[in-house]
Amino acid sequence: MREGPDIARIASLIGDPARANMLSALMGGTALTASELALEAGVSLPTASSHLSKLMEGGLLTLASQGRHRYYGLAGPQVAGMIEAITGVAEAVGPKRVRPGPRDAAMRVARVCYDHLAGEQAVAMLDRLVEKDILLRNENEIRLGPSAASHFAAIGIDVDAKPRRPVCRACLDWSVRRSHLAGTLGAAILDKILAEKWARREKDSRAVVFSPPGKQAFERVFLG
Amino acid sequence: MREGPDIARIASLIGDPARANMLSALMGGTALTASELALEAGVSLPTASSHLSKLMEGGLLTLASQGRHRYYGLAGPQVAGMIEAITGVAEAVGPKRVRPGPRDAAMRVARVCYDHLAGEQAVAMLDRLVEKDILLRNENEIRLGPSAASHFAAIGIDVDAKPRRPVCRACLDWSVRRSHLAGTLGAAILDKILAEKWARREKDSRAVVFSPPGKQAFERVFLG
DNA sequence: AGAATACTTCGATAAGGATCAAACCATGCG
DNA sequence: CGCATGGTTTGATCCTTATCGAAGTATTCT
Repeated sequence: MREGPDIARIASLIGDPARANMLSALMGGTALTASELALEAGVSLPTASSHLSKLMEGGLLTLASQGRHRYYGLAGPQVAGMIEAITGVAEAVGPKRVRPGPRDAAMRVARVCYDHLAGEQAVAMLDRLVEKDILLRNENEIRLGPSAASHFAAIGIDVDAKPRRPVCRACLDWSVRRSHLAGTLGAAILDKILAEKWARREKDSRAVVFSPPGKQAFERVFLG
Repeated sequence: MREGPDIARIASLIGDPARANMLSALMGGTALTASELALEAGVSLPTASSHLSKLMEGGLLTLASQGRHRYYGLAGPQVAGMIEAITGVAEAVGPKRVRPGPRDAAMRVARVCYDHLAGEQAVAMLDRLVEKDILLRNENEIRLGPSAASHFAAIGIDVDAKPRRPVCRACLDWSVRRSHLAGTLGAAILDKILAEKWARREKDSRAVVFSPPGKQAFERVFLG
């Protein structure tokens, strides 16, 4: 019997439907209040509060108190990655989904994954960046290529800015079965996309919808 | 309320300690039988069987029937990756160890890990065998050295006997953070220790307690 | 200050599920 | 065949935990 890290404790935290819904909601990357999460999970406020304190105690969430609001967020990229991994398995083994509706289709094309872009667009982008040697990839390790700094500087992204988190990281996509770009660079690119208004976030969803000219601009800059 | 893939269902499968232990055991990559997994998880055979059928239904395991043996294994790399991800988070957020009690102390020194010896004694033994080139180690792969056959024959262990399971396997020890010897050779050595009455198994525990002369004999043969 | 909002704690209830003993299938061996 | 071994099923018990109403705390608004 191997009694290493207590994975049952972590898994059982996610194993409750209400808590799983909360965590999924937080995968959008923005912190949410207890009431918002109660609504997401479909439970009463006291119940939600109880769940949230358990998730906090389990180290899966961070809390930022602002006045009478308490904003809960995922504890970090590692937690987000774990939830993505579970989502992938659930997707793979789960019963055939109800016919994927239009909302689902949009999610597959592009969505927010914690703080960066995921979906077919994001996978295509990483492929192209590697193809052009702007990024160098070896398995799940991604490094900046020699031309990376100048390339991203040209579009207003400074890749040397934040040393705290890894700049590049591969994140497994559950819709396509391949990786997309996470890390501070991935986050910066998502910021850029939203700041330039190439795309907007769908209300109450992780889906990201590109406008026609926005899509052209995105493809010119990142897929060209 | 979100309705994506049912991550709560998957997570709750892993959220039970018995099932989590089984899955961790299967992370070694080799398929195991129901009885072996019952031992790993520390539950009775009926309980284990019930858990296994749940894991099967959840799509996390594959089953290969060979005669009256039923070998359970992880369903695939995606499942393994998910468990790795959860393990990583558990490791990161829960470094707080339980205070080791007296029963725990005996467990740390020597205990049964399914069919072979684990604990500090076992780790020391593997170290010494590798140091003397009786076993050759490369990461987690362990092979017999040139002198292995004669060395073990001298103490009444035939290393060529059973081809079904690997002869040597590295098994990660949770008390020490290093590997000990599993596989048929590990099992044969444990048999030897118990047959020679160098040690006895503690009642209702996996702890193995050496008698003073037994410990001397063990050290002479395996650590000398 | 008083009222309203955001959230947590308490207490009681109810439901789910983990557990094992005993009985039940299935396969291999002599 | 008879017997041992490996696994599953059944049934009953017990413990955990999710849930919400009601009451309590904290912060902002007027």
